[in-house]
Amino acid sequence: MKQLREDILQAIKNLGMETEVEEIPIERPNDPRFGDYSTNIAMTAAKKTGKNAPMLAGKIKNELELIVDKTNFIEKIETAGGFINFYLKTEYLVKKAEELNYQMEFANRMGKYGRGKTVVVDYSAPNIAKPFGIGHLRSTDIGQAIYNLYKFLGWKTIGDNHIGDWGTQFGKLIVAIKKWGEKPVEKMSIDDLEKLYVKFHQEAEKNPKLGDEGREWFAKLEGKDEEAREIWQKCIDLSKKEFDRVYSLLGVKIDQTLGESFYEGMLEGVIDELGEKGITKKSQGATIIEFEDMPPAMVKKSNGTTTYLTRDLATIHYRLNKWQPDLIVYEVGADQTLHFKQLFRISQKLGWTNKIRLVHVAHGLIRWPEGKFSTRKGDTIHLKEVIDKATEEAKRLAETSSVVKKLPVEEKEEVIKAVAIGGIKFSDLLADPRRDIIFDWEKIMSLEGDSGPYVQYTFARAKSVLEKTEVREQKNIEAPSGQINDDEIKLLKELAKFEDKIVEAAERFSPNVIAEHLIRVARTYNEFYAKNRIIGEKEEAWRVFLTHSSACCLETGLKLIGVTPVTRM
RNA sequence: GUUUCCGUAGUUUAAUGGAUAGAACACUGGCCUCCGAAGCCGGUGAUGCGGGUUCGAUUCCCGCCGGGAACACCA
Repeated sequence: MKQLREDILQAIKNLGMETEVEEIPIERPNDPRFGDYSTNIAMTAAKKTGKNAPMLAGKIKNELELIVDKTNFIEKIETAGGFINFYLKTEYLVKKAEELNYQMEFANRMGKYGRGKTVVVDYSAPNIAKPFGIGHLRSTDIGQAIYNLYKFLGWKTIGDNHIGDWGTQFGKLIVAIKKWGEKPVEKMSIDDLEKLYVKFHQEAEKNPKLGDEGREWFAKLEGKDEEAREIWQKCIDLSKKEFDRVYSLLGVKIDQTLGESFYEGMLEGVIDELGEKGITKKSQGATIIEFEDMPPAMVKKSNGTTTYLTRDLATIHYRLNKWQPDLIVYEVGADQTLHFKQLFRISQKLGWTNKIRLVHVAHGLIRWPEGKFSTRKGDTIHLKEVIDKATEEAKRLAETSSVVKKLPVEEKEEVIKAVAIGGIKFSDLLADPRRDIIFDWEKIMSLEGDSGPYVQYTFARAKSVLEKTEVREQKNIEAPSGQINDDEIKLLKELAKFEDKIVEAAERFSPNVIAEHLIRVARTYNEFYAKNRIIGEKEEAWRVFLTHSSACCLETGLKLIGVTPVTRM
């Protein structure tokens, strides 16, 4: 795609038209009749100059005929109206498939895309003293996939788990523990803490004074009150243990866990700098920032305590000094869109981030048909329940598989776990992250159709073929001298798209691009498999090669989005 | 009230200005003496409404309708 773009640009230059075009749009037509690549450059240029589009397309095509590599790359170029369509040579497609067969080399080549650049990915960020809900699952698996994608493309990547371990909520929790706690904090479970938090909000509705008490206790916490610190620390220890358990279950590992409290000592500095630069003002005893086009934001409350905005500002400052990133990605729910708009704007005003990019990947909420989950009201769904139910479903399906039945117990368990967790993650990653997800037990447990298990199954199937063949050499493969059939061509073309898809997924912060593509590859392989015998045929070496490429593509793709490939299921 | 996101088959969704709107689930008809049927092949079925911009709109703009979310002392 990169090469083609350069060629087109060259052709445009040769025609002396470079002033008439800004960028070279290249797309992959859905209909194979329109080629493997297509550009509408002639139409956009024609529009600007008032020329005739089909004629212009013809001229550009003639220029391109002289430039493009017709021995290894392009089979033919055609024009259709104003479109210029490119058809790839089979040899080129075979070469692309062959690259996939050598995963290390493939990874090395892909690793050149982002060389020298650094990204911080802020994701997961569960709250202390609350169970890990499915809302955080979304941030965790999308964030992890974005992290993986950038790492794969050669960026220096820092994953930071910005856990919610500071703020007025702890003041409230401390009040609740002191008032209604029935045992010492260290003996409590996360569920006990959640119940207390819920009770606090129920009581606070009847008795508004409780809110003030909570805020006072947070002021004490920020003021290093010993009792407050002790209770707080115990809650943290308790929660971190729980998070470790969840992450290991999910197969997630986040580089850094610098919670909000980590920035405690840097908050005054931020507030001072804001004041010095004349960005803040006082209002009703609080320190706020006003905007022309947004509601005001608060960095210091009237009782002198800080807000999460203050801490997020300090976080940016810290990350800039520590890692000099080119990009900071926040994988956080869409309900915080305003907060991030304000945060990014303030950071600009401070002159911190004028040269780097800050992105809020705002995923839609997982919610009930009637509205969002609320921890305060206690109607969240815990990750544990979801995993347990999906595991039951995976177990049920495993019972129907003659392959899994024969496995030793331990491996069987592994497979069931991989399928259950893979199913949950995949269904989460398959849709555009922006969309809300209406929570539905049926759906989250569904392991059929466009799903992780479908891809896992196809991978296992391909692996099983590879185990049975004697063919080993996968290099310098040539397509059979006779005819390659349609199923094979279709599969080659899907495989050849993989590289572009990885780049696109990273650029758009949309792991669903990968998930989508894996479904297509799996489907195309299954179609090929159903109609073409592999082992024992005269095309065995060639078809084993295709099988091997497909398996490698699926394996790499699954790993990128954090789903475990299994060889038997 | 202000701001913002989202409306595509019965349901979950793809198409980031292109060519005949692509899948999956559900419903339905077929395919295992043959490399794994968690599979494959076929059928029914969709762009909320009204304007505009454009050679071309699911996509961009305006208005309406429907749903979600945010809007200073939670994060």
